[in-house]
Amino acid sequence: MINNSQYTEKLRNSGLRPTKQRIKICEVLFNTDKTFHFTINELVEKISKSTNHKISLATVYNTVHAFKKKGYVKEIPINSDQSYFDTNTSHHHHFYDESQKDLIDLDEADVEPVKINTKIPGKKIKSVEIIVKVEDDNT
Amino acid sequence: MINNSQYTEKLRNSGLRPTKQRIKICEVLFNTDKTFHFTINELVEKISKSTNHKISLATVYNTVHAFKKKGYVKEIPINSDQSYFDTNTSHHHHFYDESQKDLIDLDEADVEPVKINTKIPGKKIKSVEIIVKVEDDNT
DNA sequence: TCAATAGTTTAGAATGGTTATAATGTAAAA
DNA sequence: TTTTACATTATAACCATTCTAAACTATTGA
Ligand SMILES: [Mn+2]
Ligand SMILES: [Mn+2]
Ligand SMILES: [Zn+2]
Ligand SMILES: [Zn+2]
Repeated sequence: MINNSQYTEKLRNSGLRPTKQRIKICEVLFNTDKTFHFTINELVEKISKSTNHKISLATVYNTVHAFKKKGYVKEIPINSDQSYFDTNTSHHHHFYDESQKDLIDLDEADVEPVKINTKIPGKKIKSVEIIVKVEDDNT
Repeated sequence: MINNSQYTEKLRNSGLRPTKQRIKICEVLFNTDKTFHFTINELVEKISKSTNHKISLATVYNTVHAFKKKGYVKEIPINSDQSYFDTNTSHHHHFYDESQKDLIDLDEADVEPVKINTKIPGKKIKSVEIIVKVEDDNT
């Protein structure tokens, strides 16, 4: 829970101009206690519910990608028909329920750390992501 | 290395009609010693190089998805602009080089087994996939 | 044999998630 | 101010993927 002037500051500090559109998107993404997962379409839906001033779809894409680059949101690597993002930027992994198309955080304590015992010459590791796909248990 | 009549049999045994298109796709995917990773577009490219009879893009999609369902290919969960598939269907994880857009198999021996110490009520685990993103090491 | 029928497969056309780019806005320089 | 360079927005286009109608194939039974 934060007020608009703090988003203005946050944006300016990251080298992003604090435009009306970006502040609104900040509000929808960050003005909440809980973090959450979202698709671009779900975000557009949330925005249009909370304001009358329309923000174009492309601007939402631009902004989310800018925020991703700054580390304010993360993209979750599942192959769905659309991309999933996460306002929880701490290091954590995910369950993905393909029938519900639902992402669920996996507590860091509930996954043993992954150990990679090899490397590729000239490359360094940027991230390690685990996706645990689940399905209905009909036993 | 296998001949066409064996693909015919393989297809029939899986309940898929051994059409011209599917046999050709089998040849391109499986008539090789090494397994490999591919996108649909790369597969279409390979097909058109090895035959004059054109197979429509939609048919390639249909066939790859049918083969995926039968377990003859796997889909790799990276978020790229297009889906990646793998003719190596054994359990293994991947490096992904985002700059080269290149997938590299991670030997099973080089990753400690992942242990998930929690579960979702009514759901069972279908798969566990690790993607290790790498970038150029400029040190 | 060979229609008639039902189910399967193909592929052209449409969809829709995403991005390229032209128009617009903003701020620093002159 | 005016000029200039750069940043941002949002329309229009792209293209990966899927829908669906047409073509094909196997089965049935006369
Ligand atoms: Mn898919
Ligand atoms: Mn993306
Ligand atoms: Zn999460
Ligand atoms: Zn592989």
